[in-house]
Amino acid sequence: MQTVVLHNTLTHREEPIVPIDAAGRRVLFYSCGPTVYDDAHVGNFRSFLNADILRRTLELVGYTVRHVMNITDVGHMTDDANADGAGEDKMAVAGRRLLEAKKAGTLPDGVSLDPRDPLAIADFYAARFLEDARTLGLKVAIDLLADPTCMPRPTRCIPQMIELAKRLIDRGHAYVARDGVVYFDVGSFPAYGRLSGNTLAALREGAGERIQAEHQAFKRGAADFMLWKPDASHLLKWDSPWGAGYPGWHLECSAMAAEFLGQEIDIHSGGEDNIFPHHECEIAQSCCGFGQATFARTWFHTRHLVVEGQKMSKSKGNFFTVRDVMARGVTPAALRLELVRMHYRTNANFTWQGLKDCQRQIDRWARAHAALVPHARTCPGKPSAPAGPFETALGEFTLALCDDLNVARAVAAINSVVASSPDGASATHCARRELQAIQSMDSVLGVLDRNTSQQPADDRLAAQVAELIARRAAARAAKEWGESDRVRDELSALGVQIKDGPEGTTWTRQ
RNA sequence: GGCCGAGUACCCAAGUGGCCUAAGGGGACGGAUUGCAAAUCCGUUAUUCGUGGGUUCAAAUCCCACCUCGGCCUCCA
Repeated sequence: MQTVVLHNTLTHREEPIVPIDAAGRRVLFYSCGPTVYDDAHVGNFRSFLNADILRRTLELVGYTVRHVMNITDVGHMTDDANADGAGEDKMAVAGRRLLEAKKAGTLPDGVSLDPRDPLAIADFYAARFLEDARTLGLKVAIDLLADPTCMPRPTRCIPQMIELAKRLIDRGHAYVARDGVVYFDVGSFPAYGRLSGNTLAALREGAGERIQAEHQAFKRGAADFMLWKPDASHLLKWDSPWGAGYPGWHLECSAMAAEFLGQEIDIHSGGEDNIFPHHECEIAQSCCGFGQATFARTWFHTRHLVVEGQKMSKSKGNFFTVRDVMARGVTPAALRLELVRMHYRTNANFTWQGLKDCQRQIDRWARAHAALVPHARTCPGKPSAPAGPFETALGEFTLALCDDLNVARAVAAINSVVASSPDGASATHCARRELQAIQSMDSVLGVLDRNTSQQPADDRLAAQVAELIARRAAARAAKEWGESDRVRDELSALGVQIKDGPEGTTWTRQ
């Protein structure tokens, strides 16, 4: 099996993936997924899709990947930055937003939900997330249809979280403070800070930022973080040995990774903002709770996306959801490629021009693929034929991905042969193997099957365009070029672009 | 203040000591095609890799200094 080399945030080095699995075939992979209090935006999806590319690359070289991605439906406060659970539950905020939308009549048709029910809100956005995820080819979301365990939700794993918190108390790594809150005792875990570089000393020196005096009163250490907060007034609450309340926001991933993958896993992914504090705290919880030196062997982090050169964030409001982009007629394939084509450890720039670039490349691959299909059917096989251009490209493609997911190089490998073998009809190689090769490459990129715009059909526009095209065809037949061009301008004014092909005129929305 | 990246043509971007007078894509330009376009196809488009030093027979690639930009450390992937 080809070795996949990946940059490990924990060691700051590129390292080969060596599975825990004794047979070396199965890879355990946990990804931090979305928090479903709103629609996911393109930046969220860059992180999820990079995890997907990694998973598909592992599968390309022959691994079986058990991939789990959580859908967080509880436990995040608007102000839980301070690690003490202050602020307001995001689900409550989402509920207010939905309530306003309901009053204003801007909720999508057919949606009926109680905006005061946090679980209903979470379900609402989770369903929309899964729709987007499947549109973009996130394999774990497709797996979910057959395997209900691969995208767990914290609200369904509260007992496991309580269990882990108990273990941490029993083992002397957590304590119940005078305010009744269960805290993790960071001082009890010397390796804290190894992932992020935020050692306890560094955190203390960083005075003023996240460590604020008013939150420190009951904690042993400044960096101690919450595991369970008793709060009977909270919107979502569960019984626990420490009173009715809710879990700390790091606890879910430790508990669910252990539940669905194991106490030690091969790869753990997330966006770079997860490195600290979230993943640092996960390591502390899992290692201390289960008594082992390692939680995830490899940490895989995707850097943030910027939009047209500007940092995007929810608070700034300059972000696009997947649905926003789709509404502009962009194909899922183009969006998928645009989000993964730049190396995951650089700050990628999302642009409309970039989407166009991607679309042209994908269209060319699709034409090459389509040209190969009939040949592969009729071709007798030629098993002894030398490797054709796509087979050769597949080698370079795989090599590039195995080298720390070098998607740009992998894409170049395809491009460099697409031009040189336009019809795939060469007599010297086997069209069937060529087809398999291009499909193998697409098994990672995942674009050929989703190269169709999701834009809702507009029947009125379609009828209008059909009529104009017919008028133009008549004018052209009569060689009335002035009239023909006028009609084309009219179509253009409608935002419609036409293409004259051998089978007649086709059109697309601009 | 701590941590981490990046600066390669008009734009995106690969390349980490010789195969580099620098891959691939987009754009632009020229050609084919077209009634003219669009789409498609073919061709052209960096002797040069942020700046200044150094190491070496040999550097975009290694070392030093400097400049610039970005990200994380708070919500957020």
